[in-house]
Amino acid sequence: MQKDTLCLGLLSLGPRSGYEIKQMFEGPLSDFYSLSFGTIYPTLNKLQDEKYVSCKQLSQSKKPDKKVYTITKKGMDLMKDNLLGDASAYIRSGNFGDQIKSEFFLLLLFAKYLPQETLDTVLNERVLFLRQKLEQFKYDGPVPSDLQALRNEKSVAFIRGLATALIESGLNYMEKNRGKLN
Amino acid sequence: MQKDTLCLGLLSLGPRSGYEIKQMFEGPLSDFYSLSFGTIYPTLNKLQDEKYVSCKQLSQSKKPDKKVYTITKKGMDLMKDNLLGDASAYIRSGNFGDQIKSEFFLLLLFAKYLPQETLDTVLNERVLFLRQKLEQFKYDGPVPSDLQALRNEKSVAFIRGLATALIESGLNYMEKNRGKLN
DNA sequence: ATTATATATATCATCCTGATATAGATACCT
DNA sequence: AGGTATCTATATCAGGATGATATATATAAT
Repeated sequence: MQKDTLCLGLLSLGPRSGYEIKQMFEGPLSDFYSLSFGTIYPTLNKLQDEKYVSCKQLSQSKKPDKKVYTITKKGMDLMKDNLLGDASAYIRSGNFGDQIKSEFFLLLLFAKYLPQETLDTVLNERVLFLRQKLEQFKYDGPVPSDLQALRNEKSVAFIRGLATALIESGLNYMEKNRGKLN
Repeated sequence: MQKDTLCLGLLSLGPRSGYEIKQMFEGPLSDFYSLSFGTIYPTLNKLQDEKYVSCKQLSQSKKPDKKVYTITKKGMDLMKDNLLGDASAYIRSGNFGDQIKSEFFLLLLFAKYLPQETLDTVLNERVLFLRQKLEQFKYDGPVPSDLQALRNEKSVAFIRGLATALIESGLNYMEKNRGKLN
């Protein structure tokens, strides 16, 4: 997905600074996508130049100033056009589409070159890690206000449910079949 | 995972040309990782310079010449060292680790901006696509000889089983819960 | 005869990431 | 009070990977 469309999409959920957009990528979006500061800030500047977003400088007590970007009508239109135009290209992407870089699976592929003891540790820690992820996806308590907007999206409920189902079946499989790696 | 380690790992399964390594990434590995020609060829040259692989020029009838690379003892040692040294770093990667770029999930996130009809089409095609993937992972018939080496790995059987389980639970979830996106 | 496709290697502009720089503000030690 | 660590916030840039393109041989199809 084009970085422009993505930033506009996140801004459609409410006005935000570049730093706050990054926080969304490091929080609930981290499992699906990420953009670096080196992409976010130049993108916001470009979007502002082309009037897809407007910008207000905001001075805060207790924190440095920030630039809060708000999506314009023109920006909403561009985002919707782009989503519609590229929708069919995204069907084959991600989770068993074409964009995964799973170093864990590569490690398993070469598992026979690891000492048995190391492999055991790796698999144990993977299980612990996935259990943590599962708790994160199931967590329903309070979140920082920046992230609440994401939480409120119907689509996010669907995605969290899907992620939960995937992790649970992955954990289940690993616990039952890890012996096959020896 | 370092491109060096990865290329050495694939060459540990048997001598191969750069083109054949790329074919592995476009075939059975495509769901977990990929490297481009622009990475593969320079990496092989560097590995050859440093004696981690040896190279034989092979002239073929019916096809252009190719350079077949064979991993050396020195190369096997480096690969094993790297795998062991970096193993713990790979635990948190991939499938709900930190390396997925799923444009499909982003599209779902912004589903409310799509016409209902487009969303329906997208979801239908996604289901078809995942069913195809499932058949690919389950397929047990003959494969090109290059790829047979991968097929024979115990770890690949484990990974294929895991992928199958994940896709099945994902399909199941999508078919039961797609109504939540409306 | 020409177009398309597969094999095979190589290079390069473009773009993104990860690191680093800068800076204001708070908090915690000693 | 001084030192250091951490968080917020923006910005830039070297380095590296991708995707495209170029080149070449051979087969198959039209």
